[in-house]
Amino acid sequence: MPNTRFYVTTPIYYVNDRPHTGHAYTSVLADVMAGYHRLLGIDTWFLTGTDEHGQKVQDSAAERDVAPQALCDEMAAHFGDLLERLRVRNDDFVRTTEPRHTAVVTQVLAELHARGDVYLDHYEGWYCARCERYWTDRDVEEQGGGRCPDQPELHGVERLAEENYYFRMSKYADRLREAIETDVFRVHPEKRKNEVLGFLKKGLTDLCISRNRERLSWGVPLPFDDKYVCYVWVDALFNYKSAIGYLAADDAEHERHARWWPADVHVIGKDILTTHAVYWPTLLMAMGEALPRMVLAHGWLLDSRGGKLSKTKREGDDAEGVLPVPTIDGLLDVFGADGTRWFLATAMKPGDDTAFDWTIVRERVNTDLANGLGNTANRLLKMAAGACDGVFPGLGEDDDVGETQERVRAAAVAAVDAVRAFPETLDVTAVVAAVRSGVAAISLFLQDEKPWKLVKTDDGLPRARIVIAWSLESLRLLALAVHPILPESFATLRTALGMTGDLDFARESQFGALPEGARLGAPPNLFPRIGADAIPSA
RNA sequence: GCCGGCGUGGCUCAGUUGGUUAGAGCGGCGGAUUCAUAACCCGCAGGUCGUUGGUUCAAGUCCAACCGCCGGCACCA
Repeated sequence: MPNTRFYVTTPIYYVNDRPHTGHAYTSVLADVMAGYHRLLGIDTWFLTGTDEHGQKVQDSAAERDVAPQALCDEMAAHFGDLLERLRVRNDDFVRTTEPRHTAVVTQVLAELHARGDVYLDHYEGWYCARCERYWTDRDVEEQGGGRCPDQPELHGVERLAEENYYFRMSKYADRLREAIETDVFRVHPEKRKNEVLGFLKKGLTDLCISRNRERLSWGVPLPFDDKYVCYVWVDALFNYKSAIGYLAADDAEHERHARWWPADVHVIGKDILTTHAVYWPTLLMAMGEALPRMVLAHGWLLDSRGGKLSKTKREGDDAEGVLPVPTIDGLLDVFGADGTRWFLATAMKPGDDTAFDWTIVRERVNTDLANGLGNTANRLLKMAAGACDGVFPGLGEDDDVGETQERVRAAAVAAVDAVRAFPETLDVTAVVAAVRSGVAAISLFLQDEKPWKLVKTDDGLPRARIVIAWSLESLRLLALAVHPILPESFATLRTALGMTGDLDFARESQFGALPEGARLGAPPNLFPRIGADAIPSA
């Protein structure tokens, strides 16, 4: 079934923390997915935003003696800035403190309550206010008592006995298991799917969805009991629907929701798998809503020693002999938006963790972009300027097509074919691999034909022009294939390669689409080589 | 403890349903070349494919056990 539209989301980022490379990774991954769909002419909606309620936000605001909303405004702006600097093209940016969102959460809660899927129950146990959750007696005892099992050094727990509202999540366990097993609701990669199924096999409990307002006021009040606010995750998850007009009274909004829901892909980090693969779908079932088609749980970027980039450790920390971890600001400063995006987009196959440091990023950017794409563009356009007066000479007669020449064409076609397959595969790696082979094919072709020598004789000149033309055409398709990853460089390169007017993939992806006589641009230096001295520290 | 995954040349990894001399990229070394961003091109790395046993005419490629690492879950303290 061909996709007629594509709705992709990132998690909404929690404003308690400043944006770091992990956020950038998720955002770029989703952006690249959105970009490939747009390139193919598929209507695309890409949503991201910020998660602004909850205990940590309330506490941080209190510590800094500012209003929670002020803190949210400040932090949301940081995330917005990051997206801009990364050239991420999200279609919307939702904030959970916006009325359009809180109104939806309120309605959802009322509806769940009215349907009998929310009930009041008594609970007594150890509560960690910072983590906003209860722990079992055993968990707490394991820590020696009194401390939070998750962050014993930082958080204390308190004994609480209170009434709370619960969502009848257990009721939907069987349906959820079936949806996952049959891939009606895909959990990707397979490893994560198995984890969720294993989790479900042990039986689901109900989910506590209320927090006592005396402790936590920064949240959406329960419409049926204002002594409580909504558990932050239940609040947060509904952003995926509130932002596209869910439950809106307005007709146009209503239609917008019908158009985009269900989401095609929720891109998430593996740390929030349970919320997205269990809480979210069961909540949707309770509301009688369709499930998203896929949750894609990616891995983490790790520091050079294999440690996780954590919020408490702060990236960039070079203590204890760990190589400095590049900060997102640092990456952008040194490699620019495109270089940073290239690294992030090719850093790992979604699913696995990947260690990285400055050297790894530098090598990848230099090899693929400076030595590869950039150098090829530069040398070809320089040749074209000399041998063809800066005008595309046309592909010439087809009767003299040698092996390397045909390979150049085939490699470029393979790259745009990988792009066409993207909606099915969602495989950025495959596109990148095809582009790398394409660049290599051009290099071999040039080496084989040596147009710089042919050009020196009148007899050789026509052949040189054909070699240059085929290479340029190939490069043009390769550029098209990486457009969603390298938006800035693509624009420059496309113009330099002679294409004008609005981008039209169907036309431009044809080998030979560039008309003879098209005006070529000056040789660009798209990706300057990054020297070792350009990276911070030693 | 249970479930799942992984362990291939310095690094990162490919290796179809088991079958000729186990591959690629990066780094390193040597060569060629100069159209290009010290780039590109060519050649080199002799790795017992974690260990030990099996199945088979034939096993990184299947089975078992073990070792190590990683996820998830559980339990004890």
